[in-house]
Amino acid sequence: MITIDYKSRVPIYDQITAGFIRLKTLGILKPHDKLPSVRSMASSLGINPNTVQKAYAILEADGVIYSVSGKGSFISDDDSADAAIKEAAKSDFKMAIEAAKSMGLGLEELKTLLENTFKGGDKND
Amino acid sequence: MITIDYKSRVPIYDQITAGFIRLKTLGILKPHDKLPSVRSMASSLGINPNTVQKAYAILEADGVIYSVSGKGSFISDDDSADAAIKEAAKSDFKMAIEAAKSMGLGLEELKTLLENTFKGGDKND
Amino acid sequence: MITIDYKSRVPIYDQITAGFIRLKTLGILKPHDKLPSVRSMASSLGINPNTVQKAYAILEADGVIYSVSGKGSFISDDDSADAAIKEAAKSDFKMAIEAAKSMGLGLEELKTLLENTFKGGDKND
Amino acid sequence: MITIDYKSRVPIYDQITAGFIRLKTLGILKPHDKLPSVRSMASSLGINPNTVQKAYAILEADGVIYSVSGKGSFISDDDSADAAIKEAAKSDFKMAIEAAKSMGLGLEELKTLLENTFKGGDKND
DNA sequence: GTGGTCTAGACCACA
DNA sequence: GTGGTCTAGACCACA
Repeated sequence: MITIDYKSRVPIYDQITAGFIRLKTLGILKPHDKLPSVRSMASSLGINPNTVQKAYAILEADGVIYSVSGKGSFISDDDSADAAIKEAAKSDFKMAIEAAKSMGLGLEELKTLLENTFKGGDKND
Repeated sequence: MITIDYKSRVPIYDQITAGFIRLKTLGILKPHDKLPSVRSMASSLGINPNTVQKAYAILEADGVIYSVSGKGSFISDDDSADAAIKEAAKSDFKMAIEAAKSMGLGLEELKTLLENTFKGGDKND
Repeated sequence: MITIDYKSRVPIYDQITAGFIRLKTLGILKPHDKLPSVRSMASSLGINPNTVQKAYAILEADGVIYSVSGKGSFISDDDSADAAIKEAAKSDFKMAIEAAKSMGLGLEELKTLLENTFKGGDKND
Repeated sequence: MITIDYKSRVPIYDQITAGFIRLKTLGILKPHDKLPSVRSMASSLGINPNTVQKAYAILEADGVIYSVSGKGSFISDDDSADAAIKEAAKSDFKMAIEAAKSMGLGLEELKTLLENTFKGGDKND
């Protein structure tokens, strides 16, 4: 469901939050779907429960999930959270454009890159 | 010439290296132009000289500048460095596309964003 | 009669006790009225019977209800319990005032809020 | 500066965040004022640095402070964060009014309580 | 079993 | 020195 790159400089808890946000925005996880428990998630990923706990706490603070003590964590149906996330993604994309532009890349070049990358599944590490 | 966002999570030395790379790729700084000394750069930015030193060391390792003992640091005329930098910028842009896609943004939406952002806003946040 | 917010951080048994106390202080439930059985309450709310049991035990310890073995639970006519509950409500209200004050809200602003909220909205979030 | 009630059911990190928010909204701490370091705060309160770290992380996520790695944490000048906090305080106050009302307390009684509590410094534990 | 809080302590990047 | 991340593990309330 979610894969972690343990060598990455991106914190594990960020990779987890990004993973669930992605699964939710893509519609793979729907409102009120249950997430794995903190403990099972931790053991299946081979990491410390505290790290998963931190990721879940962030997701809850951001309104992406809600937690019911003693029951588990669930995908929230808060649309405003989704909207905020999409806005953040747009903002990141814009900053990437500005950065590329300031490095001397041209509009046509970026357009081609955009289409090829979006259609093909070029993976970057 | 180079502005630093002290509150940003991006390390200051990264902001400095990115700044010089940008000035070079845009042609504002040309080969053999002299960079400010470590000390003057540090005092004008109000930061630790060690931080500027680290940025210059990275730029030199990447072939963007070269140092002459007792004289200072200068913009290099190494084209391969420029090419490598553009490739890195492309790679960053691709990753931003993948991220935006996985957050549910569509190709047309991204195209519009690309054109508007490239033409319009010179604002950096 | 009593509604539960399953997403709330307030424990379910607290929501149940608060609900019955409210119904009693408002006079909707009168002394010697019968409460639903633990099992029917649990099944109609879709929660664990242990949770209802805990709520009833707290209400009984506080003198709000009394239990008759084999017969069920009933609203008590103990006035001292009511008085204690009102005192607790007052204390909570005072703490809310202190908190609001320490966050920089002024007396006039709070007065207006008090009047509007008391008269107007019956909405619970 | 900030006092902790170790016996309280309110998490220590919440007491810390509330303390700094209070000091900021009251104007005692001003934008760009430096907070104690995580370590010094922890040792002076006699608690684990992780707990302070958690409080600071929450304050930063809420825009109340900003952290500069290697330098320290500082009061933010983000007005929107302040506005959000005041709104939250208002919302809490409203809920307290609704609760008091549903427990049978009258408007005049609450008004008197409000004035007395606001003026006097009646402390409740 | 499930999430939430906290301690103890290690290691890292950054300034 | 300063904040940030992570592990290991304990204890608690709740269901």
